[in-house]
Amino acid sequence: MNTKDKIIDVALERFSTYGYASVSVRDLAKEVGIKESSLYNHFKNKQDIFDTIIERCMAKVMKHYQTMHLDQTLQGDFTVYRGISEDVLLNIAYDHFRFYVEDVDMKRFRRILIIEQFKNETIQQIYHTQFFDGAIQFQTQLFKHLGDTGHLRVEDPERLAYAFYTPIFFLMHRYDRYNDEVKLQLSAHIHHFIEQYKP
Amino acid sequence: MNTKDKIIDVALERFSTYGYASVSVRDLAKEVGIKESSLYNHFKNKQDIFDTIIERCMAKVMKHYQTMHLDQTLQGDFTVYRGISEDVLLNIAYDHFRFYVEDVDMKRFRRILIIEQFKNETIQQIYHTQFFDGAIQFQTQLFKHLGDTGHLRVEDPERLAYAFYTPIFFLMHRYDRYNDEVKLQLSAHIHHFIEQYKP
DNA sequence: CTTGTAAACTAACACTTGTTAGTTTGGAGG
DNA sequence: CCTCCAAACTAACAAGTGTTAGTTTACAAG
Repeated sequence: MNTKDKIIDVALERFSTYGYASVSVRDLAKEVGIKESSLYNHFKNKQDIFDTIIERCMAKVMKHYQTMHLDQTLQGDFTVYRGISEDVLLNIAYDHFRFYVEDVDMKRFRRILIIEQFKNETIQQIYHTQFFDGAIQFQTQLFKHLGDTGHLRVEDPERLAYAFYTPIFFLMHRYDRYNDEVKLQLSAHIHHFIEQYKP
Repeated sequence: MNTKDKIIDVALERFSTYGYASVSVRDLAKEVGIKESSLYNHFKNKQDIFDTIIERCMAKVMKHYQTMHLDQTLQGDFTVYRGISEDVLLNIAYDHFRFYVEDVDMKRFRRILIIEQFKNETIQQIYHTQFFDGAIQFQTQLFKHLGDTGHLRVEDPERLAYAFYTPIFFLMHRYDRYNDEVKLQLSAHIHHFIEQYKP
């Protein structure tokens, strides 16, 4: 790992616990093992470090959605979910969880969004698009599709989006690590969900 | 409002946007209209201001729960909810919402918990007790009771707690203000919930 | 071997931070 | 009117902040 990447790594870790403003460039430099002035060979200023973190993390998020066969606008290609079953929904939830909770960079990125959302309008917008409006919009489309194809009993797709997604959102905030307790709760949630809404 | 209360008020507002560390005692003093050294006539140090905020807000929370006929340990006296109906559940949700989202102090208190949770173990515990473990525990008890009395079809009370509470939790984070959109979403959620679980 | 350059370094700057010591003020109670 | 005292003030401190200028180092390309 080169110095620039190391700086990003250390900054991501620090910012995600103490917040951008509370971490000094000297803290970062010390942790990396260089003098603070050397940081400025790699970044224009402190803000540039932060911006680069956000940029890289967003790129990682987009890549993840592509891997899950969803394009950036969260408009899904739902043919992937043909033959939906409890296992398939469970895997969707597991994937989401592992990515945002288990992956150490994404966990830290999420924390930064949470900490900085109130003082930084750009961050607030990213956070809301990722975990509120965008997520619900996507899930609504998904359940509309699953209703049309007869896989689930769907009267109001947005209500199903809430019923399916909000417990996952809750668990994501409740648990820091993807452990057995989470697995159990996720499984229980999805089993219950399927029981409620199967045709 | 005396000077001490004014300091608390200003600090609550600032801390809830920028975080404890990013707000200087000079900022606070300037906003109150005194010199920074005068703050130390009212508080031992900066940390003392923060601690007093937490203490007062927690007192307000406890008082609220008492008003809602729930004691501090979140063990409910559920006889209040005799004759449960959609309106009653809706009112529970409205009350919760109005208190934590509409009340300006509580909204700010919540934000402080969110911002400071990762660097402050005490805050983390308060946050989790208030909005995760404690809340689910309480709701589970509630639905167990509503199942026993035949008001709802309850197989697994904890699942109902999740189904009822997590959308409320989600909406609380999604919306800053208690507006018509929230009212609509809350009503829709609870109507759907009742339809799903009525006997 | 020489040269060029990226990336480390030292040193310093102007400014902000939390906090303390000592002083002045203004109003209440005797 | 005098005394007392809470609560304001001025002034200063030591430490920490982001950033810049100028210098040295190490190594690859010619």
